[in-house]
Amino acid sequence: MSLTERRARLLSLIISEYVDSATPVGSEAMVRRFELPFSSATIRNEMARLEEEGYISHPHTSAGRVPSDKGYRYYVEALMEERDLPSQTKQTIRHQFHQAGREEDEWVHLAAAVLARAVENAAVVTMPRTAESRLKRVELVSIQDTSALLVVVMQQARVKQQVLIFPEPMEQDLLTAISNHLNHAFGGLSAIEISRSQVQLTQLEWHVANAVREVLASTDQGGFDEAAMEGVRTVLQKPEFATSEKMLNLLDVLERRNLPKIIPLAEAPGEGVTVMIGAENEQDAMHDYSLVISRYGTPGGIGGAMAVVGPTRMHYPRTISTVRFLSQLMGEMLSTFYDEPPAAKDG
Amino acid sequence: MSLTERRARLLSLIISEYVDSATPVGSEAMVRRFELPFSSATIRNEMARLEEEGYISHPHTSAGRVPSDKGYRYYVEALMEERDLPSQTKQTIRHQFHQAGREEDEWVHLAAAVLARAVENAAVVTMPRTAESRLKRVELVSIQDTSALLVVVMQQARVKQQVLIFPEPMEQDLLTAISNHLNHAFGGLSAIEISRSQVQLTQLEWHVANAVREVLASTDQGGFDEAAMEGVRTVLQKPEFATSEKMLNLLDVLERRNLPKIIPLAEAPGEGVTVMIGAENEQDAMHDYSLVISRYGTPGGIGGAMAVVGPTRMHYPRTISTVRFLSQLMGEMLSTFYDEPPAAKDG
DNA sequence: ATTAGCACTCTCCAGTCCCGAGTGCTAACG
DNA sequence: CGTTAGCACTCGGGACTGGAGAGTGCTAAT
Repeated sequence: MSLTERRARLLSLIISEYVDSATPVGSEAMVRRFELPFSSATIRNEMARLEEEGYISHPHTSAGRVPSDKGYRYYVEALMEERDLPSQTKQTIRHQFHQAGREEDEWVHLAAAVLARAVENAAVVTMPRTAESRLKRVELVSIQDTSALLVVVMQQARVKQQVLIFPEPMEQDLLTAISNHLNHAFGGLSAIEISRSQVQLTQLEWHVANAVREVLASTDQGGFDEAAMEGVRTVLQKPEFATSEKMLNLLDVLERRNLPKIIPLAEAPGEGVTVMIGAENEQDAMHDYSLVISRYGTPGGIGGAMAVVGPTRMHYPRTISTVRFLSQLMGEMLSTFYDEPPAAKDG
Repeated sequence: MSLTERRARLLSLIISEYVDSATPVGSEAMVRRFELPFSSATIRNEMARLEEEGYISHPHTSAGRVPSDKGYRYYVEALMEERDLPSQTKQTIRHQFHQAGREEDEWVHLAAAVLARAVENAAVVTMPRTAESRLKRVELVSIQDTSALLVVVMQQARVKQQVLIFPEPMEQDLLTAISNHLNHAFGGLSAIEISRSQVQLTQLEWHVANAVREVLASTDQGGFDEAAMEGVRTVLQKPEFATSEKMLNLLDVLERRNLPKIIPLAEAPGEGVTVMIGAENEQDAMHDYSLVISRYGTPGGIGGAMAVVGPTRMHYPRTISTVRFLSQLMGEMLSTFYDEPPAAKDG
């Protein structure tokens, strides 16, 4: 299934040409553009072979060639050279990060924005978290008579809050007592462990504990609601979205509630960057798009996922390098805050 | 500047027709559709007058008439009858709200979704807040050696958190002591008041206090970052966005960072619903769109803004009623949690 | 194996034509 | 006088046409 040297080289050229022209590339244009030591006829023969084997295709007789999913795949596996980002670029990105505030969702937004900008496609970055949320601390703050604010702090520094209504008026002292008791009883436990716990609770305490448990559980299964997305407008300006129909299609795909479906191996433990090209993704809706995904975070610990979404006609080497670098960088930053000192992988 | 009875009636019909057909309406079609007791020629005469006075216009000779901004304005002021929402609809909406969770941003998202769905346009709802954020309570939770999570609870039950780095390792006990002191010193104060305070602080306490102050300040000036937006896809499917250029235009306008500009009287104290039609909005970008805005919340206290954004060709009575009802409902819900019992305005 | 040559195909664009919907005017009518 | 019928006129949009340009696939010669 491997290609001859020359055909491989040709495929590579076709792809680079197509990636930045966005129009089918023909044999004649090819030799002119790259000053190939062959005539257009030879190229045509080679192209015919490449097409037979499924690496490129014809939109219709007599238009140039367009890379197929299989063509891109071969290119990504075997042909392209993934060179490091220019250190200039890296510096710029690092700089932006260090200027950012320290709120978690601020990072995540920033990461998405930086990524989207760098690769000129849409980028999604999820909030970091561990596999299972554990309670670190719970606080109750009185609001008025029968209502109080419940603040749940989880282990990886996630915080959630909600208003809680009680059947009777509650003094702050009582609220504090309840939270103290719960902190003592449930500190460090997960949602499941709390529900299995045998601790004796008053009616009121049970009311609060239940809310806490729900918060933990919803954090575990939620996830993509809290992802940041950027660059949608950028990607919509690409020529593949010239018709409003195509635009709506992409917008559909990027709807928040669809993300978990299209980004399947989101937080899979695997290291490194995964690329899914067109129909390789099982979701029909994604057949015209490619995904470049990576987990980020500390090994086995806290982390999230980042992904680039764009048309299959995408600058893969650049995209992959950028995702790799950025996920590493995010990992380092998380380490700084939550874990052992950074592993100093990259200079 | 007032219209004759007949012309007013005619304008009203033109608008309803245009609002649901989206195509310029002609004299002949008019008499057929509404079985008017006049001939098309008479209608043409009347239309000519309406056009002279600026209420409708011609895309080009020999297409039907289209309402102008002025036409819509007159319609909204004088012609349309704003009837109450069917109680069926109200019930449905109430129901959805009571099923929703109790997290604040969940409400806001829900409100935006319900609104967008009901009016078939894009809807924006901001998070509720008071004019000036005041500190209710601050908590510090140790994460590791030199880092801790700072949780700031503000008066109107807003919560923000961020990771704080200390120059030296910090035990939880020390953190608790610091937060206790700060709670005592700054509870109930605003950002400005904290910065003016003369309380003696240790170096470490000052570090934390400063972060708290920044959180309060950024909450006060932020705002639209935390708005929920829904229905963008719905509105993009309308015929006015048939070309991708128009779509990009709207997406531009709805970019998060643009919202404060286009929704100018966001949290103005005025009661009731405000309508801005096309060029009435000073922002050039909004000249093709209309806005229906309302404040929601408790009188003078906590509250936010909600807005519907769509093409000027919009079903104004329905939109206005829905915004009015929903802002009332949100107000009631806020009251339930933060204030005196609900004012029971609406059955 | 490579290439020149050539007939063929298909898209894209510009031009043309015509139809339909709608207008504005004029003259007639009750 | 307000209303109406009649009619010439005007556009926009869809259908059709005819190159021009880019590209292909095949064949025969090198």
